[in-house]
Amino acid sequence: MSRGPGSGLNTMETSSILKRGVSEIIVEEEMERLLSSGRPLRLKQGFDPSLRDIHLGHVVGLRKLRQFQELGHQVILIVGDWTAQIGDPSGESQTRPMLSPQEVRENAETYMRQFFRVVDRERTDVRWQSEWFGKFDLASVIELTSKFTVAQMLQREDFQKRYKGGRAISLTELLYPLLQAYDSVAIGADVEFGGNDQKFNCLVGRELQGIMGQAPQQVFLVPLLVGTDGSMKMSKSLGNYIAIDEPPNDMYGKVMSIPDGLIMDYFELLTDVPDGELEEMRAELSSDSVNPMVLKKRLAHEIVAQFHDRESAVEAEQTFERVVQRGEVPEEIPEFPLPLSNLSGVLGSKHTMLSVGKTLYLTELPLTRLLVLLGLVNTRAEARRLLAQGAVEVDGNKVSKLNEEYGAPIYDGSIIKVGKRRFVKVVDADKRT
RNA sequence: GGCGGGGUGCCGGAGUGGUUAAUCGGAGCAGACUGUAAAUCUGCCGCCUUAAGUGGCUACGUAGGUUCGAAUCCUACCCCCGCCA
Repeated sequence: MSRGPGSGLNTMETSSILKRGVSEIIVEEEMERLLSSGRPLRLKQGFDPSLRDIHLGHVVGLRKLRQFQELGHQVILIVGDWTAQIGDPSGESQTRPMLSPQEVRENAETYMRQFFRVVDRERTDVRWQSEWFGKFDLASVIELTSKFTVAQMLQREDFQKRYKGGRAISLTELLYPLLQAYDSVAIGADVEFGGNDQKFNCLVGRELQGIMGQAPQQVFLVPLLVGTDGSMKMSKSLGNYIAIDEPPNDMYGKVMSIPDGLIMDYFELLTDVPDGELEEMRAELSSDSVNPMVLKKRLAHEIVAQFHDRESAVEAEQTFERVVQRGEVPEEIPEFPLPLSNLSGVLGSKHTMLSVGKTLYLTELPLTRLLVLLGLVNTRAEARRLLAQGAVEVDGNKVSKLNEEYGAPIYDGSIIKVGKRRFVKVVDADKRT
């Protein structure tokens, strides 16, 4: 099925790849010339094994790589085992802890496992920086650094900001762009891919290649995806990310939680829904002729299907409708075995427990303990708060006050719900054994 | 080497002797509302304990000290940052 470069290269297709979800191409004309040359291009993509999880923000670029692969081009994935020790200073800088070779290896493996869920392994070369930096000596470092000036490095926006703002820039951070640039030389990259924030580093690579007598690489930048909070770029440290490893239900739900204003961006950057349809959706949204929720559900569906499969997407959708929209209980609830006959032993015997018929009536004290025990809350203080807020239900009945205390009958098979999406089914451990 | 600034709860960031578990913003959680886990509104938001806003513990870089009482004053130490050399 795969086509070689040049063979039936569809210009429409190519132009769509070069347009949709692209932030900037440097230099565009050269890029087009390269593409039409028919030669398989060497596409560089690097990552630091200081991170493990790939989230949708990364996927934007990875999908591009995939598209190029389908045109017959080759991806060179660079494992930044040296740059990981420096830490990319993009954004706010943090000195990162040095990783042991063991950790680096583990992180890299985890990362690649996820990476190849999007990118075609067959058309990817994995190269480790240590292949070339392992041999670097001081003389090489000096030679490399001699090619650039501090003023050049300070052109980079975040360096400049920090410099002017009187905040620290470590020497090693200054080295980061140089190392990344050297990677391009080492592998003879034709094109480097990255998020918008990688522009500076990629350009340094372009420059260094020129200095070293190579053809300067093209730089292909994709937009930064805004995270679920709707304002900041998606990133792990901000906690506004959707990881591609997440279970279908979580993934679906997280997509549903993005602000409506992000729907079209996500469609454009993360799905294959054709441009024509996107236009229709935009029109519908702007004329208010569609409930954004409907489109968002489709988006969530598409995304779950992409990282799991259609079936999971359908299930996740049903779960969402059931649990969130209708406030019902999910089909599958984790069970927690409890010795009902000896509950007071488990929860602390000094507390009273009423017996109503054949069921046990738990009053507030043991109830908070129980919620902690079941892992539904972290502390009893939290449990107490949630009870007061009316967030706890047992078998569909809100736990309400009973004689100045919160209480609820609990028996084998009872379903305890906290908030909207925390559920546990209590089963009688005595019966099971 | 010299001078100066700073270390506060998940994050940002107030607070310079008591009414401060510690303003405020963000994040998070809950409730209401809603065609969405969007938006909006309200509330909660250290831990344990109690019938209870009851009692207690832990907390403002670390270790001591002054004081009836300290995140706030003193001493030493650790760490971070800038400027000048």
